[in-house]
Amino acid sequence: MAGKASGARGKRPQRPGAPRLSAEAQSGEPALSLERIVAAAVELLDAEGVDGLTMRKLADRVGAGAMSLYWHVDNKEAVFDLALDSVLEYREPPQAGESQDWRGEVLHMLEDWRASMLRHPWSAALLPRRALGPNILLRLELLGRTLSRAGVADADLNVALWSLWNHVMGATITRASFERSDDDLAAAQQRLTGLSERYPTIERSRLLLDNDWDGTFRDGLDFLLDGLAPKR
Amino acid sequence: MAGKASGARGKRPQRPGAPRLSAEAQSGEPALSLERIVAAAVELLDAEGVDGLTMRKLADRVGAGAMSLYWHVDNKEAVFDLALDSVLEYREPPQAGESQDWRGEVLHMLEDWRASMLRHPWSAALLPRRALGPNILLRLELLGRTLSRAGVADADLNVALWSLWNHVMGATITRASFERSDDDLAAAQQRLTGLSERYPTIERSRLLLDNDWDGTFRDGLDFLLDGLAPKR
DNA sequence: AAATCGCATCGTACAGCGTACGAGTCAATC
DNA sequence: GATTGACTCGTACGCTGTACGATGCGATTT
Repeated sequence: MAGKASGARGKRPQRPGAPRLSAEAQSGEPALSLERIVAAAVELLDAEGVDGLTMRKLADRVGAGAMSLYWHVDNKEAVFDLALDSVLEYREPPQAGESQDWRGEVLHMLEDWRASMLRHPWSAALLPRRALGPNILLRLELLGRTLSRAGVADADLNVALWSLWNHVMGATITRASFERSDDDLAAAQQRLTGLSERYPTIERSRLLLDNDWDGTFRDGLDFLLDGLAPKR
Repeated sequence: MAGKASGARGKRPQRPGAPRLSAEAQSGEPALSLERIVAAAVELLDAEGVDGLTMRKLADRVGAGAMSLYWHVDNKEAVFDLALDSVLEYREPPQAGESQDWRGEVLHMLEDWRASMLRHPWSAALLPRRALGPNILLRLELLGRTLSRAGVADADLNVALWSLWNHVMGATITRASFERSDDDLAAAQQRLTGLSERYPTIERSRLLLDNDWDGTFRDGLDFLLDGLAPKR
């Protein structure tokens, strides 16, 4: 039990007074911190994907030794948790909670949610294996409040929340899995057209090829809200 | 270019005539084969999860050396692909395609889909990162045919297919992410109740605690189909 | 009978991984 | 001046995926 607590770590304390400049670059980098680690992790994930994130590369990116990360972070899993949640930060628009247009509000929230995840495609792949961080919970909370104001009641609220969440998750994952490299995409298309006689309906609908993902998402959301609306 | 093709591998040929018994256990194991490898991979994933699958452990389980697997399989990623698709095999019920009850058919298909994935929780975590295998495509195809017979037209068919798919994927992933070990679950609950004043709506709805997942899935599906029905 | 060939198996080796451990530096405190 | 606690990091260990080449074996050809 030398220098670390159980759940969180050393967690650099608020600066006692001096800005803490060590022997290293005293004008460049603002010293190692949890925030910088998480930001670098997001960059690295954006650049190289889930498998591209290693503790050594992450340390390089913040100009530190690999083991220095472990003062600020429990382990690699925690890095994933933090990066994922940081990408899902949500800024509630100022007029929220007053408008009568609950449907418009829900739409905006979910579009923003989806856009945030598509901006970082690895987030879709990561989410199924991670716990729900505070930013995800906040988004669910605000969505729940809006639906509640719209008159959706107890059991229906539960179903509505999960259904909308499912729509966003499913759509994001689907979309992200189609954003592979061009090589993979070309190979996949060739593989599909080869089997087109076995899957004629899929072929005819061009479901997998030149899909309008944004439109499909919005239209599906409309159907869902249409089904939800009578219940309120 | 010694002994392997590019896409698929050596792929043991159809037995020339003799049952191929080598020096090893001549009565026990039916010799190494792609089928046995995939079956063992599913077992291992069921038992130890995604991170628990290593090529050495997999080889142990089929009683072979680690490198022997690579004759039958390109690499570890291919093992994941094969295991995932094998778990999603679908047996079409015999009377399919004749009933008038398209809604019942859709419900049955999607319940089965979800059940198959929940039986192997790792499949939900794996799916976002893997390509769509033939069994997934078959399920989509059959779903598309049913909707088509129900009168869902071009653009609507596309939206309907993806929306239903999204519902299954989202619900499965959500559900699977709540099936952690009891330790994790207890910790999560404590963490949540601690923050309950920040997320009152979520708290009140008991969204995350004792949810009736099966019911929520079915009810959400009903809402979705309610929204879809007028369009046919 | 002998040589050849293709399929299939596996031992060894290597680079890279997450991270345990303990030594080191430096500012603040006593 | 001595001590403490926050923080950094070099080294090392066990484990990973898999490249490479050696080996064995049944069938085919000579």
